[in-house]
This record gives sequence, structure tokens and C-alpha cells, in this order.
Amino acid sequence: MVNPQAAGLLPDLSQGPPAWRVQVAVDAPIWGALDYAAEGELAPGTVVRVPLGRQLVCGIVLQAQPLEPADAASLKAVREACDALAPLGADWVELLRFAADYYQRPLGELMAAALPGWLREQGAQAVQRRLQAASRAGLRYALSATGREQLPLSLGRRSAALWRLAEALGLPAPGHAPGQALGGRGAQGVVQGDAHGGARAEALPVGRGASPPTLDEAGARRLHPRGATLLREWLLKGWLVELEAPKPATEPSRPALSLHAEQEQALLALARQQGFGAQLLFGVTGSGKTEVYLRAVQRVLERDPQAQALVLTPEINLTPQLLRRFAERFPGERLALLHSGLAEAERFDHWAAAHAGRARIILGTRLAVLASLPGLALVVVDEEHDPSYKQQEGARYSARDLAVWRARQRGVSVLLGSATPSLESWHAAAQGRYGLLRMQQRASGVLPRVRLLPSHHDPLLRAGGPIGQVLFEAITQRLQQGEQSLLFLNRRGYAPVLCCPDCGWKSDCPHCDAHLVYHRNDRSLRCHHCGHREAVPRACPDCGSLDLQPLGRGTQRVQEALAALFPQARIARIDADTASRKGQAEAGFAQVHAGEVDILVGTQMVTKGHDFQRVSLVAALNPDAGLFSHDPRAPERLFAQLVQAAGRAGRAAGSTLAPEMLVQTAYPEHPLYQALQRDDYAGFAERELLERRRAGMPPFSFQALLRAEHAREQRVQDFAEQAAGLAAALAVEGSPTVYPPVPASLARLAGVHRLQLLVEAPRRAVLHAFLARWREALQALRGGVRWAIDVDPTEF
DNA sequence: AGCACGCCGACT
DNA sequence: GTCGGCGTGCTC
Repeated sequence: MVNPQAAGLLPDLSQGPPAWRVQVAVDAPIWGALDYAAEGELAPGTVVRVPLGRQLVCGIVLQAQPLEPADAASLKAVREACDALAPLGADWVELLRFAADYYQRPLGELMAAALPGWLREQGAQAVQRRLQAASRAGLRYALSATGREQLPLSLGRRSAALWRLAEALGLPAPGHAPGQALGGRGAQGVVQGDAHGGARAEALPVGRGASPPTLDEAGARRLHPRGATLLREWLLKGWLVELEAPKPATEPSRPALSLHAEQEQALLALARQQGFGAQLLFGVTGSGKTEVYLRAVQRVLERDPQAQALVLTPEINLTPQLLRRFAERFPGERLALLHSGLAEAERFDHWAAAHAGRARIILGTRLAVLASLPGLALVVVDEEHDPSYKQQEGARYSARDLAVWRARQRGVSVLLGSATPSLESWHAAAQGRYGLLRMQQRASGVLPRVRLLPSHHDPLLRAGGPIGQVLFEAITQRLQQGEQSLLFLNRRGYAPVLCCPDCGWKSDCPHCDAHLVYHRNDRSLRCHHCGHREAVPRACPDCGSLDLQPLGRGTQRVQEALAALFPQARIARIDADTASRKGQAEAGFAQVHAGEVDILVGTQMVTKGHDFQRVSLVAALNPDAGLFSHDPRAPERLFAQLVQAAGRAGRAAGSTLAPEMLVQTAYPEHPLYQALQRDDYAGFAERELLERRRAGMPPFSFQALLRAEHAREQRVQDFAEQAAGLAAALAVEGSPTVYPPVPASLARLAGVHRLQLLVEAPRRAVLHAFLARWREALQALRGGVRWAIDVDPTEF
């Protein structure tokens, strides 16, 4: 075979670029990778920018191979490679590939979810600049020997702030310095201090002790508006030297409290773990789970300077508490924070710190599970049962499940903590796949007593009030003792629906299969699903009756009723309406903490995250809806919510009244409530699992849901039928069961009709093999219907 | 995702 | 006669 190039038939491309074919996963919903030409051999994992259509998009190099010159013409060239960023690791790429495959989504979409938006949108130079700025900001500077001589002379008569800057760097004030800037420190000779190196420390006005005074860019900026820029200028002139960022002190800042026996045991079990292992930390509220997390993290960080720990927390719990405890415990460590609340560029900084290994503790919400973590040595999933770990749009991944996968990939431990574990995890522990670490004793506070209050014959409730006799008395007691009560129900607004007693008209959303909720403060009717909003009609739109009645009760109405029942009490409300702006909820909580509130009314929001010192009563006003939902997971969510709510009472150290959790219910005999009352999660879980086994539901089977939607109902129906047909055509012996299409829980949402098909298989591999083929077949269907496969769905 | 292309309804 | 709606297909 003749080499055409050697034979001179083709121009020799070995001199000129490009000579490599690189496979790139691009930031677009494209299933495969695209091939580009590149001049150099780009390492797998390199972040690149490539032309796609008429735009320029971010991509990740999957592999590179020599380019056949004949193919060069058919390929576009990689526009730029982001050299400033170390290539993403093979294990990270493997994670994305796995997730894309498992959740039946394009690789590019997973990539887009994993990389900070800022990185995807910026060019290589911007990334480089930002990385340099970030690493410099973390650097400390000290005066060099030349700086000692030059700086004071050149400063001349510049601003006092500039002098403070120099002073902060350990520059003794020279004789001709502006006096007032010196803050009364005596002038000392610069040269003198410099000439006698040994005496330097004594000669310097600041930074007593052995090490020379230093300053970082943040500090410089505080002292002078142009501080950071000046530092860089001085650095260039050789007046400053860069010091390494201070080496992290892994030592706990303050001696941690001593552990109780269950904590010791849990940590011992973790320490014994060799290689991969999942441990379910089953600990009641207040049992000190966080302390176990802290110690576990401390241990892996101490053993290996490269080690990183990933700590996942539900959306709602990324409140200051956890962050503060980690920051306090690891004062020298750089924490990376990853959650959607961060500004894009900021999130990039944290992400890059994790990627570079500079940050060894990564705290974040579900999206953090996709971060690049080259030294990952421990994963913690706090409140592992929390539904917010499941992404509900796009790539619908479960951060908890991916966390376990990553731990397995790295051969390290994953610690799943909860007072009410997910049935999946509980079952895994029962099977011995996960270790079970129990912490049933409270390190602080008392477990609140749970009382079930039957609503049937209660005179106050029958009279239409929001609270019954017993709850009324319990609140009265708290008021008398100066203690606080926390009441919650899952409906915001004034009343869930407005209706006409004459003709039966109800306030329905024009775009959704849902009622419009009556909001009394601004006299509006609002849809809580699509955001539709209209004024409350004067008269019934159907029959003209002027007697429109609010039906049912929301938080606003409860607040109003309580104000009438307890005129002397200070009542606050926290829900999505009062907390519309960021920080408003926190302000409300602060009022409660400050003792400015006697009764707090709210939605589920108030049951999460906050430990109140003076709350000795928590009440669920009407939680029964969770008992009879079409959603099979509703009971476990309800149980978790109630346990969580109960945890809000009884942390009070100084309360005189025994902490109580009251549940108003029409079904006090219901096993869920009975288990709650006995504080018997295990019993509840056993029952639920038995039910699941009987019904052949997860964790005894594996599910996926095909969700389809279109503005025209007929279109979705046609699509669903075709989808069912394709599934039947694919069916072989042992294929999953594909149930007929059913309307989604909100069959019409924002003007869109929604149907879903449930797929169920006894084994994961069976489900998976089917989904891959089904998905491909579905992609060939036309009709403009939007659809997606939800693997391991949690909402129905 | 964006973007272009193409094929049918109400308008300067 | 066109402007523009969406449905369809493609991006190396």
C-alpha cells in the first residue's frame, strides 16, 4: 500500500495544523460526540470551545487520534483549548457517561449540568484571567528585601490609605511619612530593619512573632480601593514576594465536644471500612449526626493531604448552620460551596477550587454531586431521604444515588444520614448492602411527646375553626408561660378555592387542572402551579350570585383565625408568599429566635432547618392528605415531614412545658400516625416495605416513567399510544411491564396536556436494556410532542 | 438548545 | 402578492 502523502499525492500536513481528530462532547442536546480537528493532541477531559452550527459552544474532549489527512476537510477545527484548566479526570468523564446512560439523556446535557454556566460561556482567556485572580486572591504577599528599600521612597506623599497598605505589609514608617497615617506608631528606620535580618521582627510595627507580616488581596482592598492592583504592581516591580497560601490546618479549631457511645460506634464502623462502603446513619433529630460527619471528614483529610470530602445537603438545609459548623471546625481549610444560589462566576471559583484540589471540603446541594473532585475520599449525604436530591427536570438524576455510585467508583465510604431514611436505603441496610449505624439517643433536648388529636367530635373544629380544643389549650399554656408555638399546614393563601354556594361554580385555573387559590390580602385568585393571577370576581361568573364563599383553609386564613382566638398573641406567618424575596424568611425566623413572636404559622418551610430555643409546641393542622395520595411515596414523605417538624420542638433548653407535637387528624388510628406516636420509624418502614413488596413496587422492582406533553390533547394521546405500541413491539420474554398511558397528576398544566406511561421491571438490567431501545425508537416519532424518560421516578 | 428551511393562513 | 406561524431536521 502506497502512502499517498509520501508519494506526494497530497500536500504534507505534518508541518501545518491540524493533525488530530478529537471526539468532543458538546454543550447541546446531542446524543453522540462530535468530531473536530485539532492542531495538538488534546488530552481527554480538556475543556474546549468548538463551532457548532453558527455558534461557538463549550465541549469536553473525550479522545484524540491522529487525523487522516483525507478527513481534514470534513471537520471543523477546535477553536480553543482551555489550558488554564487542568483536564477533567477520566473518572469524572466516566461519571457523566454513566449518568447520561443511566438517565437516558444526552451526554452534553449532563455536561452542561455539571459544569458551571460561567465556564461554558466564557472563552479560554477569561477563564485563565479568573483563575489567576482567584489564586492570587488566596495568596499572601510579603515585602521583599528590595521592597523594604524602595517602597517607602517611592510612596512619596500618596494617600494615607496607601501607607496603611504598606504598613500592613510590615513596612515600618519612614521618617518622611505622613504622620497621621501611622496611627501613632513610632517611626523606625527601614534600612535598619532590613539590614539586620535577625532583628527584623522586632523592627516591624505589625506582625509581631517570627513570621513576617503578610497581606492578601482581599485585605489590601479593604485598606485601599486599588489595593489588589497595587499589590500586583508592586509584585511586578519586585517589591513583594508571593507566599504560598497558608497551609490548611486540619486541626479542629476548638476542641470538639466529647462523643457519646453511639457516635463513637458509628465512627469506629466507618474507620473500619476498607474501600467502598455505604453506611446508613440512622439517627434521630438531635442525636449528633453532624458531629459524626465532621469527624469522618476530619479523619479522611488528616490521612491524606490530597483527600477531598463531598458533603451533600438538601436545598433547604444549605442554610448557615451546617456551613458554619464546617467552617468553624476546619478554619484552615478552603470550603467550596456549590449550589444554585451562587452567582455564576462565583460558582465557577468554587467549582475550580474543587477541581484543582485546593478546596478539600465541598459542601453543596444535588448539583455538587457532579463536580470534579480529583481527590474524593468521602461522601456524606445529609438527610438522604430528602426529595430534593432528585432533579425534577432535564437530566432527572438522583444525587443520592450518584453519590453512592461515585463512592463505589473511588472505592471510598459514603455516609447516608437521616432520621427517616428512604425506604430504598432502609431496605439496602436490611439486606446488608449498606451498613446500619444507629443513633437513637438524643445528645441534647428531649424527644417531644406526640399526641394525636381526633378531629371528629371536636367542637371548635366543627364550628369551622382551624384548631381544636386541645390545641387551643396547648397554645394558651404556651402563651401563659411565654413559650412559642409552631403551627403548620400545607396550603398557602387564604382558601384553596372560592366557590358559589348557589350554582356550584369553583375558581378554576384557565390553564391547569387546578383550583385558583384565594389570596385575601390583595384580593386575587392565583394558580400555584402556573402562576396565573386574576382579581377576585365581584359576583359568580356563572350565576351572578354575590355570595361567593372561600372553601377550606390556607395559612393566611389560619393566621386570621388565630388572631381572633388569641388577640393578645404576636402571630407571624412564614410561607412562600411572605418569603417572596430572598432573606425575608430569614428575617421572619430571626424574629422568632428573638422571642418577638408567640405563634408562628407556616407551610412546610417552617419545619426545616431551624432550631428554635423557645418552641415547646409544634402542631400539624391537617396533614391527612398525605395518607391517601395517588403518589405511592406520599406516606413516607409525610412521615419524614412530621418527624422533622417534631424535631423543631424539644430543642428548647429553657422551656418549662414538656415539648409536644400535636397532630390534628380524622384518622388517629392510622398506622402511620400510630408509628409516629411510638417514635417507631422502623415499624413504619417495615409496613411500607411489606406493602411495596406486595404491590411489586420499588425497592422490589425498578421503574421508569415516560412523561409526554403537548398543548393539544390529541397529540399527546397519539404519541402515548404509539409509545405503547413501540414498547409492545420491543417486548421479548422477560421484558418490563409497560402500563397503559394515564394522565399525569396535573393532567393539564399551564395549558399543556400531560400523560405518562409507567415501566416496571424486576431487575435493573432488564429495565435499562429496554429503556435504551425504547428511547431510540421514541426518538424516531414525529408530532412535536415533548417527552422525557424519568428513571427511578419519585413523583407521579 | 439554537437555527434554518419549508410549507400553509391573514394581512400591509 | 408577502409576513410569520410551527413542525422538522441538523449541528462534526
